[in-house]
Amino acid sequence: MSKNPEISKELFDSSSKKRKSESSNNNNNNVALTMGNSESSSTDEESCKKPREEHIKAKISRVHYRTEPSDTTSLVVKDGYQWRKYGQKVTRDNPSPRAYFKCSFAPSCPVKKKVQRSVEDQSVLVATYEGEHNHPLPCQMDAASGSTSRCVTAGSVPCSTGQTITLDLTRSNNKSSNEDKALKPRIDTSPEVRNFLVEQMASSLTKDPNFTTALAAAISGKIFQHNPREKW
DNA sequence: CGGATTTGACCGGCGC
DNA sequence: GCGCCGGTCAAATCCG
Repeated sequence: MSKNPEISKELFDSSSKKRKSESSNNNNNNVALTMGNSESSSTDEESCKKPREEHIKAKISRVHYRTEPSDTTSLVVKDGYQWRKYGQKVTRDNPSPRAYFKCSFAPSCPVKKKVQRSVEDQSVLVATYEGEHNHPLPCQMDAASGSTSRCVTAGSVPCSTGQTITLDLTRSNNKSSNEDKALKPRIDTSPEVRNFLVEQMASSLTKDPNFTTALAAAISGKIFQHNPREKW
């Protein structure tokens, strides 16, 4: 722990770090870079393949998701994007396994996500996003293409650098005082996050329409008025 | 049957 | 130089 140099390594899934015998001859690095995102300004590592130093190249954001206490097995965080799990590992600093996800919606999307339960509170999932999505939210695209459904999971969590967002998925939110160490109770008020929160509520509402309807109304009202600024 | 998940092995950086 | 540890790969397995 405490070493975090890998972020800038290879944001373009696969093939950067081949296994053992896979070596063959395929174009080395830097060639593969071209296929990656052409935007995402900050994620160009072609010239900087340095071992470390530039820790923060890809945008990193941390999001705390509060989940059902009983739900202690799933490390899946529905944030609206399509993730594919590619690994799980138990680290020393936390007995809970850490799950590694890549964005599977767009092959060229460099975003990675790490999800691990909080040591303090097992009901809190800490998701660390590395990089930025270079594609729109699947839900939004879906809606744009004409079918306004299917977006049952959630909205989006913009990757803001070094920000920490706490989202309570069990009820609404605003229940703080439980995990107050580094979890800032701030809510991003950008449209995307608002959407996210609304979606989250909506999804939980499906289980308990009566209770949650009122709850959602109250919360959304709170969220929307909570917003002094729209971006950080 | 195809895609997603699981899981053990491997790789590479870092600290001692 | 060696060992530890986090991160990733890829074959096997599961599920829809």
